[in-house]
Amino acid sequence: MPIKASRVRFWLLDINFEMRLGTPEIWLWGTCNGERILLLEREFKPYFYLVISEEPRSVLPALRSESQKLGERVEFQPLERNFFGRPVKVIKVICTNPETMGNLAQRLSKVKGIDESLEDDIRLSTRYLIDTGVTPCSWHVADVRRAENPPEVIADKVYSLVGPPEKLDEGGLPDLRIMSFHVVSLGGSGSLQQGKEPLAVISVDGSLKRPRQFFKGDGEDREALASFIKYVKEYDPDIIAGYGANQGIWQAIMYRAQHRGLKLTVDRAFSEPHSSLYGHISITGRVGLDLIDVAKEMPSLDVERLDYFARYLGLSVKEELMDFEEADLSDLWASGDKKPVLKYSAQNAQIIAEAAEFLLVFLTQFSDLVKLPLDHVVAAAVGFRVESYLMAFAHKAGELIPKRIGRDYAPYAGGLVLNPKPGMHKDIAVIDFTSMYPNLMIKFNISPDTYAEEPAKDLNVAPEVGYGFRKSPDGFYKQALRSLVSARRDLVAKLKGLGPATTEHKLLEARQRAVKIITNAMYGYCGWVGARWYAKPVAEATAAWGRSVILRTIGLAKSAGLEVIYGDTDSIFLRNDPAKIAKVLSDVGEEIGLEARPEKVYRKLLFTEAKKKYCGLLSTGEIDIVGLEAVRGDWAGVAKRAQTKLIEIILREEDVEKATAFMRQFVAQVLKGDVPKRDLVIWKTLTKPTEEYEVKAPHVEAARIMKEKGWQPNVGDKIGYIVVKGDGKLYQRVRPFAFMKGFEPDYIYYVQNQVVPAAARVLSIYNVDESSLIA
DNA sequence: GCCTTATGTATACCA
DNA sequence: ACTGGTATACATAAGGCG
Repeated sequence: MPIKASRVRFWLLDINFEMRLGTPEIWLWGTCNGERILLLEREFKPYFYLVISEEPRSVLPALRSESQKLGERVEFQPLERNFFGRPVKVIKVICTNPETMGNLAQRLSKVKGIDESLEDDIRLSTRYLIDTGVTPCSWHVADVRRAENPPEVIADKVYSLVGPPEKLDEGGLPDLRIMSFHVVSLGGSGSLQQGKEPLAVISVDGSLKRPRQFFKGDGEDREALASFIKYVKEYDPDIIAGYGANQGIWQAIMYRAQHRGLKLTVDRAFSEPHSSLYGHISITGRVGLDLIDVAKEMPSLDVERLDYFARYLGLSVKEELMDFEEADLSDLWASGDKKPVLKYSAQNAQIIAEAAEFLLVFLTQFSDLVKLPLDHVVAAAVGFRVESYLMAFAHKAGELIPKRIGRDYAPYAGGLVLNPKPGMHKDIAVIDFTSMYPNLMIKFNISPDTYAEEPAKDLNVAPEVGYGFRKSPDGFYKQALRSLVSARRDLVAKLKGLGPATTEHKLLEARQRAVKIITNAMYGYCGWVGARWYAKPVAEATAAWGRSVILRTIGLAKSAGLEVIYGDTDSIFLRNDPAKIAKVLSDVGEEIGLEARPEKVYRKLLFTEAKKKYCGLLSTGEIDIVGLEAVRGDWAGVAKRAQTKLIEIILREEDVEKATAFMRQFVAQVLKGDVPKRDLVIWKTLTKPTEEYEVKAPHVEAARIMKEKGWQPNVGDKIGYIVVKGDGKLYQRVRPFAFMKGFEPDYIYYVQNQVVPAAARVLSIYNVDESSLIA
C-alpha cells in the first residue's frame, strides 16, 4: 500500500516523550492555520558517548558482551569529538530504551579501556531538540504521513514524521488560545492549603470565550470541578495561565478532583497535570504557565501580588474589587456575601489572561532562543536557561556536553567597589563599561577549553590571579558570546528601521532583550559550581581583569585631572567636565581596548560613607535612589515614603531645615497612628522551610502563625508582617498583616526602628541627630 | 542576674 | 539552583560587673 506523504508547516508548542508500543516516541505538539496537530517520531533513538583512550576495536568486544548481559540491543559507532577543546575518541552508544540508558551507561563506563560516559544524563526530548535543531516556539516544516495506531489525544490531526522537521527562518506567533484560571478555596481562612477544603470558585477567562465561573453551591465542589474540566476541553487552550499555579493551586485542584472521584483530564492526552523538571506542573500538549515565576524575576516588585504585578505591566486593575484581605475571603463567602468574592476572582482571572497575552512575545522569544519549551523556560532558573543555550551551541560546534556533577562551593574575588566621598556633589558624570564581563571574556578568550594549566607561549595572563588562556583557537565561551553579541547587534540594527508599534518591532525588541539577558548571565554561569561548564579560573580571571580595567580607568581619569567620587565594578563617577571626560573615554578605548560610555549625569549627588547607597538628581530632572531603604522591599512603607520625601526636599531644595521639620511632623503623625495599615507591613522572603531556621526571625514567626491559621506559606513567598504592641523580643511581637484582629501596631517601633533610621541615614550627612527628629 | 559588646544569621540590594 | 561585594537589623553568645 502506498504511503501518502504530505508536508505540514507548524509552530512548536510543546514536546514530550512517551513509551508506546514498547518504543520511545517523541511527541511534537504543533499549531498552524487554526489546527492543532500532533507529530510522532518513532525512529529517534536515545544515545550516549563513551570516551576511550584506546583503539575502538580493543574495547568493542567487552562492550558487546556487557550490553548483551544486560539484555540491551545497542549499536556502537566509533567517532571523533571534542571535549573541552581537545579531540577525543568516543564510541557513540545508540540504544533503544531511554529509561534504562543511565544504568547502561554506568555499566559500560566501567568496562576496561573506557574513561567515562558522557551525555547519558540528557533527556530524550532535549536530545531530540538539540540534535535536530527543532526549536520550541518556532516555525517548522515537516514531511509527514498519516499515523498508524495514533494515540488517543485531543488534536485535529495526528501524523507520523517522515524525517526531522526543518526549522524555518520566520518570526511571528500563530493565533494561540490562551486560557487563564483563578481559584478561591475555602480553607480555614481562605487559603489553598492542601485542598482539604472545598473550592469556592474557579474563574476562567481568555480572549476566546466569555469568562466563566464555576462555584460550589450549598453542598460540595464536584459540580464546579466537573464543569471546569468540561470547559477546558471545549476551550482546548494552547496555554493555561495561572498565578501561583505551580505552588499549590494545581495540587489543590487535583486533590479536590481526586476527592470527588473525578479525573482532571485538562491536557490533550487524557492524563492529568504532573510535576516536571523545574518543579513546575506540566500539562501534556498544552503550556502550563505560572506567571508568578515571571513576577518573582521583576526586581521592582516588592511583593508578587497579582494586582501589583498587573499594574507594573500597565494593565488596569479595578481597585475596589481588591479591597479586602485574601484571608477574609472565606468569612465573606460563609456570610453569604459571595458577590465580592466572585468579582475578585473574576478580575484576577481576567488580569492573568491579559498578563499572559502581554508577556507572550517575550516569553516565546526567550524559549526559542534558549531552546527550552515555553513552560520550562518560565519555570527554570537563570543558570539552566544559559545551560540549555550552551548545550545546543556545543552540539553545533561538535563539542561534547560535560556531565552535571556535584561540587563544593568555592568562592573567589569579584568586582572592585570604591569608597564614596561622602556629602553632596554637584554635576557628576557616571561612565561605565558596556557589558564589561562578556567583553573581557571575548577579548582575552577566557574559557574552560582555552585555560592553560601549565605556563606556555602566547597566553593571555590574568592580572593578580595569574591564570593563562590560549589566544587561539577561539574558546567555547568566546564563540557563544560572539554569536550572541553579533545577533544582538543585527537585531538592534534591524529595529532602527522599523516603526515602533509594529508587530515585527515588538518581536525583535523582545528577542534582543532575551539575547542580552543570556549574554549578561554567562559570567555568573561559569562561576556557578552547579554548571556543566563550570570553571573557577574562568570566573576568577574575568573578575580580576575587570578589577584591573577599572583601576586603570581611575588612573586615566586622574591623569586627565578628574576627581573620582565613587566606582563599583564597571563604573566610575567623575566630575562632569565634558572635555576631560571625552579624553578619558578615548584613552580607555586606546589603552584598554574596551568601550566605556557616559551613562548619566547627576546635577546633584548625595553619598553617605556607605558603598552601594546613594541618591541623586539626574540631569533629566528625575530623582534616582540607589540601594537606600527607600528602594528596599524589606522596609515598611512609612520609612520608605518618609525617606523618599526627605531626599526630594534635600536634592531639589537643599533645605535641611525644611527636611528636618518635615520629618518631625511625619514622626508625630505616625505616633498618633495616622498612617495606613499597609504602610506598616514589612515584607521578607521565606528562603527555607520554617523549621530550618537557626535563629528566630520576625517573618519566620509570622509564617508560623499563618500556618496555624491554615495558610500554607511556601518557600520563596514574601511574608508580610506588622509589629504590634506587647512585650518581648521583636519576633514575639509580630503578626501576619492579614491577621491583625485584636492587635494594635506598635507605632513607637515604626518610628524608632524604621522611620528615624531611614531618615537619619540621609540627614546624618548634615549632622542632624536622630533624637532631634523625635522631639 | 543584668547590662554591654562581639559575633552570627538572614535578607536585599548593586554591579 | 548565575557571581561576589556590601550594608544593615536582629538574635544570640560571650564578657564584665558585683
